[in-house]
Amino acid sequence: MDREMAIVESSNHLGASSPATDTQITMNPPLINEHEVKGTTESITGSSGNEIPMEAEQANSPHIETGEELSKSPDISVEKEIENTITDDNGNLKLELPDNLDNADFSKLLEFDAKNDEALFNSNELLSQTMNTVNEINIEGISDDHNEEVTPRNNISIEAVISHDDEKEKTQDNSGAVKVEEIKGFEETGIKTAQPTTDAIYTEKNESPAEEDDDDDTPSTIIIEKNNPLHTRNNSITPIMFQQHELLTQPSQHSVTENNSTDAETFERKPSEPSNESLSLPNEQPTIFAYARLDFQSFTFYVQTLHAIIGRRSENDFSHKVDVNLGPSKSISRRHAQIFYNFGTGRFELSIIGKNGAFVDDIFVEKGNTVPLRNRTKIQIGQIPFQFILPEQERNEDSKSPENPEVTESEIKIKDLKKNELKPKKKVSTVTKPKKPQAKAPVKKDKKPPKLPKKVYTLEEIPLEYRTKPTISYSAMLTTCIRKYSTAKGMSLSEIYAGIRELFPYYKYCADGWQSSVRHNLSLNKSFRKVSKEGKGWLWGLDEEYITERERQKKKQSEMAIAKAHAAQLKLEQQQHRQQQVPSQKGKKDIVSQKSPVYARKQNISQTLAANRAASNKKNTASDNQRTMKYLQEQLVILTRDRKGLSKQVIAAILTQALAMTINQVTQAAKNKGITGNPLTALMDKNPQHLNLILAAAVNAATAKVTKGEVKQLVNPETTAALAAKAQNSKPITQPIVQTPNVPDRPITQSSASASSHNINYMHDKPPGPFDPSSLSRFFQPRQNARVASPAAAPVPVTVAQSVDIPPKPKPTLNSGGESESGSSSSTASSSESESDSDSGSDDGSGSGSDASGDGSSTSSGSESESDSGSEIDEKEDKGQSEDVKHNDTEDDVIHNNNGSSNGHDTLETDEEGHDSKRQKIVEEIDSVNIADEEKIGGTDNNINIAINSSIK
DNA sequence: CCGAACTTAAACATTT
DNA sequence: TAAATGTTTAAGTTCG
Repeated sequence: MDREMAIVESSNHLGASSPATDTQITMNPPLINEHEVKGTTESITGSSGNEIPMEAEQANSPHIETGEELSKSPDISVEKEIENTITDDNGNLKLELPDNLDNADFSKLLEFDAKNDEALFNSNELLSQTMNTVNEINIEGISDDHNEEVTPRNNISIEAVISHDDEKEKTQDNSGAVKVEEIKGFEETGIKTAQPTTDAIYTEKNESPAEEDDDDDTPSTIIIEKNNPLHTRNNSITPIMFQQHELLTQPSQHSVTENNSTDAETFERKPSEPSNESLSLPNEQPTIFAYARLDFQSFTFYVQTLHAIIGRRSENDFSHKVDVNLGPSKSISRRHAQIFYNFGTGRFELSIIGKNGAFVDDIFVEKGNTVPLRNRTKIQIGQIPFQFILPEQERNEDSKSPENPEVTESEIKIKDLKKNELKPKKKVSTVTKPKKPQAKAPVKKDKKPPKLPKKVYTLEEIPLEYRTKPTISYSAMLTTCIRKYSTAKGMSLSEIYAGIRELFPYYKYCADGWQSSVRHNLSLNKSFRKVSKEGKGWLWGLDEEYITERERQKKKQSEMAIAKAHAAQLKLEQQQHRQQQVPSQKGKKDIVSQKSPVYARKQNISQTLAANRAASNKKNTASDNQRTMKYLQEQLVILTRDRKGLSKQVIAAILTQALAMTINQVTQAAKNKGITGNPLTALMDKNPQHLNLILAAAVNAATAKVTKGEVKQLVNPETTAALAAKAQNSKPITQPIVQTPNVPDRPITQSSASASSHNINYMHDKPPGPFDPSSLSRFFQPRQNARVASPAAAPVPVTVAQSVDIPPKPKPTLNSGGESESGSSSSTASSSESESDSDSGSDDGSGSGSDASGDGSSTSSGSESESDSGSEIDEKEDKGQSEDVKHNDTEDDVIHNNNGSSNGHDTLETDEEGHDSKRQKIVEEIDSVNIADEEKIGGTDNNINIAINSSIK
C-alpha cells in the first residue's frame, strides 16, 4: 500500500494519472498540449521513491520542484499541469498521461498501466530506493498533505510558487533566469518537439487549469489522434510512451526504468536489478510514459514529470527532494541540477545548481547556468555520466504516430524487457492501490498489447471536479463532442470516446460502461448519423437538420413554459391591478376573489377555448375575431403610446402578453359566467371601457412582468378610461389598423410572440424604430381567429358547456382539444390543440433522447406532421428564429443554421412564408400563452370575469 | 400516477 | 478468435 500510495502520490498528486504514468513510460517530448500538460504534469516518474518521506515536507519539495521547474517558463505550465492533472500539492506528479491518452492507441498505454501498475510501481520503488530523495519529497508532500487526490489546483499552483520560495533559492534562481535567456540560445539544439510556442500554450494552460480537458487544443489533438494516436498528444507535453525494451537497448544493463527509483540504491541495484528483472515484471515490456530518459550506466531514469531534480540525496534532510539520486559523493550537491521542461522554448533544459557545475556534452557548465537538453545530450555530474534521451525525437524522426510505440521503441527499445519485468514486480509488491488494476501482464510487447483493464481510480486519484458525472445528456455530450472534434468525415467511435474524455474528464476516471451508452445513443438517436465507413466501424457525424429541429422544439417548449409562467404571473398581477384599479367592482371582486374553484375550471376553460376556437373556425366567425383583435391591438397601441423609454422589444412583449392576458381572462370570465358567444367581442361591443380597463390592467401587469418590476405601470387607468370612451367611438378604427396586413414585423411578431430570448435577439437585429402596432395586428388576426376569438355567439355555448363538463386534465384536454379541433382543424391548427400538439411534438423532438423509442424519427416527421400546420409553421419560424437567435444562444453548438438543408417542412415556406410562419408561430405562441393562461387561470380570473360580466351585462 | 426522456445493461450481430 | 463496433431490447431512473 505504502508504496503504491507513495508512488502514486508521488507521481501524481491527483492520483488518477499517476498510475498510468507509472506503468507506462513514454518519453514525450514536451509537447505543449494542454492535455498533456494537464495529464502529464510532471510526474517525475522516478520521484517515487516515495515511501520514505511520504510525510514530510511534501509541500516544500514538491512545490519547489514544480515551481522551480516550471517556474521559468513553465510556471504556468506547471500550474496547468497541476491543475489539469491531478496535481498534488506537490505538483509533481501527475502521471496523468493516461488520461490524456484516450484513444485506442493510448489504450495500450493505459492498459499497460493497469497491468503494469505493479511493474511500474516496482520500478518506482527501485527508483525510490535508489533515488529516495526525490521521491521522498514528493511522496512526503503528497502523502501527508494531500492525502488525497486533489489539492485544489490553485493550491497546487500556489504551492508550486511558494515552494520556489522555500527551496528554490537555488533551483529557481538559477534555472529560472538562466533558462530563459540561455535557452533561447540553445533553442536550436533544444528539443523541438514540434510543440507550438510554449508561451502561448502554457499561458492558456495556466489560465484554464480546470478546463484542461476542454481546451480547444484537445480537439485538434483528438483529431490528430485519429491519424496518429500518439500524435494527438504530441502537441502537448504528454509523455511519450515507449517500451522498456527500447531502453534496454541502450547502454548499460538494465536501466532501471523506474521513474521512481532514486538514489544510490538505484545505482547499487543496478546490478541487482537484473535480478529484479528476472523477477520480471509482468511480462511484457511495459511501456513507460515519460518525457525523457536519463540513461546511466547502471540504470535508467525516466523523466515522467516536467521537472526533476538531480542531486545527492540527504537522508537526513527531507527538505530536499531529489528525483535522481546520484549517490553519496560530496562532490555532488544535494540539489545539483534540475531538468525541466521550458515551455517557452519548448524543450527540456538542464539547470546547474550545484556549486561544482557539470559537464554537458563535454562542456563544463557552471552553477547557475541552464543549457538546453537535446536528445542524446551527455551529462556528467561529479563522476557520474549519463545521457539525456528524448523519446520523441526518436519518434519524430519516424514521424511516428504516437501510437507506434514501436517506432520510438526502435530507438529506445531494446533493453527493457528485462527491466520491465524487474521493475514491475517490485512495484507490484509495493503497489496495490488500484482497486482493480489487476490486469497485468498484458503483453505488450510488440504488437498489440493486450488491453489492459482500465485502471480503476481511487477517489483520491480523481480530481474533485471530475468526480461527478456531468449532467449533460449523452446526446448533448455526443453532439458537443462531434461538433468540436469531428472532421468532415466524421468521428470514429474511439475518437468519440476520446473526445468525450477530453470534454468531460469524468469519463477518464469513471468505470467503463458509458461507452455502451454512447454507442446506444449513436445508434438510436437520430441526431447522429453515419457519415462514412472506416475500418471496422463507421465515422459518425451529426444530423444537423434533426438537431436543429429538435432544438427548435425544445426552445419552443421552453418558451411556452416561460410564456405560461409569465402569463400566470401576469394574470395574478392583473387581478391585483384590477382590484386596485376597479374599485367599483370591489364588491364583485370579493365574490370573484373566491379562488377555490379555479383549477377545475382551468381545464374546462382550456377545453372551452379549444371548443370555441374550433367553433369559431368552423363558423367563420373570423370576422368578429378579427374585428375584436384589431380593436384590442389598437387599444393596446393607444394605451402604450407612452412607452416610457421602453424599447420596442419590450413594448412588443408587453403588448403581446397584455393581449394574451386580456383574451384569456375575458374568455375565462365569460366561461365562468356561462356567457356564450365571443366574450371579447361582446365586451368590446357592449362595454369597451371595461375592456379597456382590462387591457390597461393587463398592460401594466405585463409591463411589470416584462420589465421585471422596473416599470410597474405603463398605463394610467385614467387614461384608460378616456381611451375606453374613445374606443367605443372608434371601434371602427380598429379595422383599419388591422388591415395593414403583413409588414415586415417579424421583430415585433417575434417579440410579441414569444417575448423570449429568441425574440429579443431577433429584435436586436432589427433596426430600432418606432414601434409598429401593425405588427401586432397582423399576428393577432390570424391567430386569434383560430383561438381566442371564438366568434361571439355561435358555438360558444356549446363550448362552454363542454368546458365545464370536460374533465380536467391538461393532456386529456389535448385530446378533447383534438376532438374539438377535428372540427376546427380545418382552419388553422393554431388552436389550442395545435399548441398541445406542438407541445407533444416538441417533446418528442426534444426528446432528443429519441434514443430509446426512436422518438427521434417520429419527432422529426411525426411531430411535425402531427403538430398540424401550426407546428410546421412553428418549426419554420424556429429556423428563422434560430438564425436570428443563434448568436445569442449560448448554445452555439446546439443551434445550427439550417442554411444548407432545410427540412421539407422548412422548405415549404419561403422567406416570406417564413415570415408568415413566424407570425403564425408567434401567434401560436401567443395562443399557447393564452391557453396556458387559460389553463392556469384560476380564481383570480374570476374577479375579472365578474367585472367583465357585469360590464357586459 | 403517468408518460416522456434518458440512462444503463445486456444480448446479439457484424466487421476487422 | 478476439475486439471493436452496431443494433436492439428491456428495465430502471428522473422529471414534469
